[in-house]
Amino acid sequence: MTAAIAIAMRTDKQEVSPLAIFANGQTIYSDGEKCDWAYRVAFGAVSLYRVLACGRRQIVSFHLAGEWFGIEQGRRRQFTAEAIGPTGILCANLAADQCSALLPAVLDALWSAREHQLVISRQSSHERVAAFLLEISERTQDKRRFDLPMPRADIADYLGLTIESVSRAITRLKCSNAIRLVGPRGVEILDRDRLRSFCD
Amino acid sequence: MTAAIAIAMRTDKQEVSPLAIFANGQTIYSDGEKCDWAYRVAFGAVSLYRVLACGRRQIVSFHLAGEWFGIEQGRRRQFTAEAIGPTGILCANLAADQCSALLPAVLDALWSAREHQLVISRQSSHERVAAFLLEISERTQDKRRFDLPMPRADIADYLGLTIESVSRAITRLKCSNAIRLVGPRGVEILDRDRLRSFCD
DNA sequence: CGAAATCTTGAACAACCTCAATCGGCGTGG
DNA sequence: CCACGCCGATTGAGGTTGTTCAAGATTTCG
Repeated sequence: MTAAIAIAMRTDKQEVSPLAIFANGQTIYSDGEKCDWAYRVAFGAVSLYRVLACGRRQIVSFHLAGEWFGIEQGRRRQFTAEAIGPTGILCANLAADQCSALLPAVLDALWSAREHQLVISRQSSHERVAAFLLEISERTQDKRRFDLPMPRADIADYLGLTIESVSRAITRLKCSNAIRLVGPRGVEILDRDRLRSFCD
Repeated sequence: MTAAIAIAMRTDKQEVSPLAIFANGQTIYSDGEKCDWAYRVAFGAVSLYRVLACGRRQIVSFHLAGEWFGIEQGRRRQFTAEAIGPTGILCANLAADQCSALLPAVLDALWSAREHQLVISRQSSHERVAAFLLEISERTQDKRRFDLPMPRADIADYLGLTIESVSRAITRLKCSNAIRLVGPRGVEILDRDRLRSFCD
């Protein structure tokens, strides 16, 4: 957490502090820090990741507008949280008595984590990318036409692939007319069923 | 859930019912069922899995003695839970007011799920198997010498590998003198540091 | 407009999977 | 008691998929 933001948050003792704004690539919290706060994305996106001993980075989850992250009561941070593009974050104090509000968010996170396990352990590169596009689609406003908040490198580190494999898979989905690209970030789903059929 | 067990559980309206015993391979609950209960392993082991459209089975977690599973309040079961070997299960009613007790268990599950994500997305077969042995070791009584409750097929479906790859990795760990096998199920960790060094 | 970053594409290689045979323990029955 | 069959685990050979390394294309931004 950068100093400026930490001060901004500490000035507000309410349950939910005002918006804290992070620039692209800025760290919200780091692996190993104490867990004092839970967070919610107001706008933009956040990635949770760890850099492994071998130097590779694994992103375990993305969090889009409206979604909670960083609920890890009574522990040290398991991962680093980083803003993807300009991102607004709402902060909530991690008091024990709020568990009734936090439990659903944690159950959601567990649900997502396990669905993601299915994707990254057994699926081919095309299946992973197709599943990823559908996943993002379901979590954004316009489910047909949306912009990926993150670069290919982040998608690759999330899906356990290389940038090249992600690119090739996207190209193939494009050539099959399941999707259309609007620049590198814009995605339009032309045939959701066909896209789904790529998910095995 | 088999009829016999369901009756045994329904007769007890307490928070924790007496032990229900399951045979090897018996289903505790199935994908899609209502979530009325949370469970705790008394003895034996449990796997949570789903069979994908392509016919492959993915195990998302193992649960050993003392561990909670099946906390999925207000949803349908995301996975099927199955006993590995003779297994005793304690059942708890999933009342909303117990969230203070359940939250830590869910946070644990989320923690484990994400650590597992790191293993299955980026690691080689040897790294996965080494990490798996260390993980099981940390969760059993005798951390140096223990028996794997599950067959190779389950390990493979958990690590996103084939039986053959698991077998080859184990053979390699054995030949490097990091571990010793006592029959196919028994494992003795001879050199924990070396085993850890395989985890990259 | 130009430079840097991001994305795409290509070719050779390595890792894992598939298919297949073999080994080993264990229970049954001759 | 031993032979047989079964099931799980191991080992081997060849094919597929994704990675690596490298070059080129596109986008972004000062």
